[in-house]
Amino acid sequence: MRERCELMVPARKTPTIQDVARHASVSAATVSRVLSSPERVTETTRERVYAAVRDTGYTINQAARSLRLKAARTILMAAPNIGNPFYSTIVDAVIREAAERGYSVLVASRIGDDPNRWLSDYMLSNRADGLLLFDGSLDTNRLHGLRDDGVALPLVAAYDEIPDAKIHSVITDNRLAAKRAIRHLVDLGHTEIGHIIGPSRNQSTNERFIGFAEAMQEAGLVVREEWLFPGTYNMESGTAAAEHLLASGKLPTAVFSGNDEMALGLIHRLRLDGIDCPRDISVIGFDDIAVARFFDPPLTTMRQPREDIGRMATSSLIDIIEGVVPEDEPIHVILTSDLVVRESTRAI
Amino acid sequence: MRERCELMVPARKTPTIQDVARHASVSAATVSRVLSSPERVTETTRERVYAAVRDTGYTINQAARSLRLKAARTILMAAPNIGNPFYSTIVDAVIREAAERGYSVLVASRIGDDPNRWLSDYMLSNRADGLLLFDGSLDTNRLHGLRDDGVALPLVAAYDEIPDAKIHSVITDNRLAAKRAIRHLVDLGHTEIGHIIGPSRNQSTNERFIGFAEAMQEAGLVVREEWLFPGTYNMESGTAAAEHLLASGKLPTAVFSGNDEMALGLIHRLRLDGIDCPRDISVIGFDDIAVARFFDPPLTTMRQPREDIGRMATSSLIDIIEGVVPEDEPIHVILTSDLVVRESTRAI
DNA sequence: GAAACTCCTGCAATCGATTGCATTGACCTT
DNA sequence: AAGGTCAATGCAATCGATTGCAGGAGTTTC
Repeated sequence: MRERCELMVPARKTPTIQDVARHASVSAATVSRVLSSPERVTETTRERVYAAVRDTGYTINQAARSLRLKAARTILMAAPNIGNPFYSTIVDAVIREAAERGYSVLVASRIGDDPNRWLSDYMLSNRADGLLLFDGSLDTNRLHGLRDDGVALPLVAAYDEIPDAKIHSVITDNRLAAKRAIRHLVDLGHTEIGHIIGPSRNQSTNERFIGFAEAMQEAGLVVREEWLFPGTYNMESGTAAAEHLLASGKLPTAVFSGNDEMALGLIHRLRLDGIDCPRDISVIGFDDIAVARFFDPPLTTMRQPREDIGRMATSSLIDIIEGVVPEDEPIHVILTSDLVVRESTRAI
Repeated sequence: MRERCELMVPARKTPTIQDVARHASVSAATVSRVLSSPERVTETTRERVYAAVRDTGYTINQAARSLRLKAARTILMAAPNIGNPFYSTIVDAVIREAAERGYSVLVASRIGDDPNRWLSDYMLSNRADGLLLFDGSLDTNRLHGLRDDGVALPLVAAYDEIPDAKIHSVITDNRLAAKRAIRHLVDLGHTEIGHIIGPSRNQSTNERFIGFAEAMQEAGLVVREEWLFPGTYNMESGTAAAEHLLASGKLPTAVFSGNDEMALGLIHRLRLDGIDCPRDISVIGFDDIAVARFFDPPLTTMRQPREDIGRMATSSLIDIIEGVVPEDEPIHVILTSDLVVRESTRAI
């Protein structure tokens, strides 16, 4: 069987639907029908075609299929920095959910670097049927540009909000979660609270900051300028904040960090100077990354349902692509974060 | 300008090369030439075409292009579990390198679950021009199947070796690195050394184990069965190993962990029972993940050049795809790991 | 026994970009 | 001025899969 096949196709090239048709002595149309709606074809023909597919080792040519159907069955996931481990779980969830619905996933990173060309020119050339955007820093105008120039490209903003009610979004309750975090500290008796702020172009960062400020006000506490530190969501930002704190002399009794990485960096650096968490200072993080519960001390944090974000954003996007959901009635999912109390926070 | 355009194309659909041609009063062939080799076209025509492209908002249809050129300018990155943060840096490097050379990146995960269909049927249907495989657990036969059935698909095995000299690979010196790690412990005076082993289907795991065993023998030390623990490269495996150790009563003075995550889990769990690292036990990891140097204690580990792996594997794959490198002369890159001494290991 | 019906299959057009070959016309040479 | 050269452009086929339409075989109905 194998040998015969090889003799008949001496010049090796990937077999096409025509080759299968010839093999099974039917037309290409019939092969196509067997593959997409088997019930429309007689059983005997069907079996013959299946056998021919096996013999030739046929696999469909997606380019041709996409061209004909005007659909690539592919989504594009775009994030500012895929290198951040925070996205690991999300990427995994997105891929799994997409695969379940028959979609492939293209991944793009660092949109920010060259914001002019990235998305519109290179990526959106019928390679992807929809866009999953984890970057709130893109301005609304550009996105509207995307939607107006050609056909509107299905778009879901995930994790990081885009301040435009017309864009579908799947996010978490950043502001509320931040308030919850501060209230936890206040409940423990803390009154002197600092905050490490994430990159300011992210909407989520700003929401967390607003939540922090609101909760402080509600508790009748003052936000002290010298206890606010800018960061970029990595551990080095945490150590930098620690060094500023140490240099300034006067320490707060608690710090709310915009994410877990910065919290870990902070705790680590302070300990080098003998400031122990939680003995001398309480620290609460945000996200609940995998290592948080294994750290010393195990980190108190606001858990983000990352897997749910990835899964829901993907399924929403595919719903929109497939027209299950009306494009003009924006989906707005807001997932809740949970307070996970561990040992990095303690009553004063 | 904009208005005229809208009036002329009332039924909004993505413009094709034909539309651009009509706009510029040239043929589609000329537009194509302007876009791919501008120097072959008169300046005046060229400008007219560029203007038409701008006016219509034309973007190339990649499906049509792929079909015609039999090249998707896309590579597929496949890993057993993209969810592992270990891949973050790698994914980032792969995407960046690919983008630099004009390629997009499709990402697939969990090949292991359904090893029969995943790769060959769904993915390799002319969607990707090459495969970047981070999974040594696939059996050689299947991969050869991929190469024999149709046209050989360019393939590079990365990080995790595939035991087949004919397959291109970009890996690290796992065995040597493991020996280096053990020698570090031996140099510190340790003689009672345990090992947490990664998932056994990974070739890298086995190499590390062999390195461990060889180094032990060379140092005249015995490998004790009860100090070998199976793991799956996550922190829970580390805590499980710790619990086994605690239950057994007799502790080794040092442990070599197959990766950093398991090392962190081990250290964390042992400390709960009052066994302190490095006071009571030394632990060395493998990889040097981002959190390693911020942990308490900062983790001694064998640093893997993850970014280099991603970058080199990608550039090699694209070289092969583009025929820069002969397919039949396998590339075998072996990158070296470095010992990073921190504080989790100490002289006995 | 013929009309009406169903079911299966093939024909051929179509999706949009690329490229070998043919054509045009400008310019140069003698 | 006629013939030759060469660069610029257009024509039309091509890549492979899908699908509306139509034809043909077989079945039902009156």
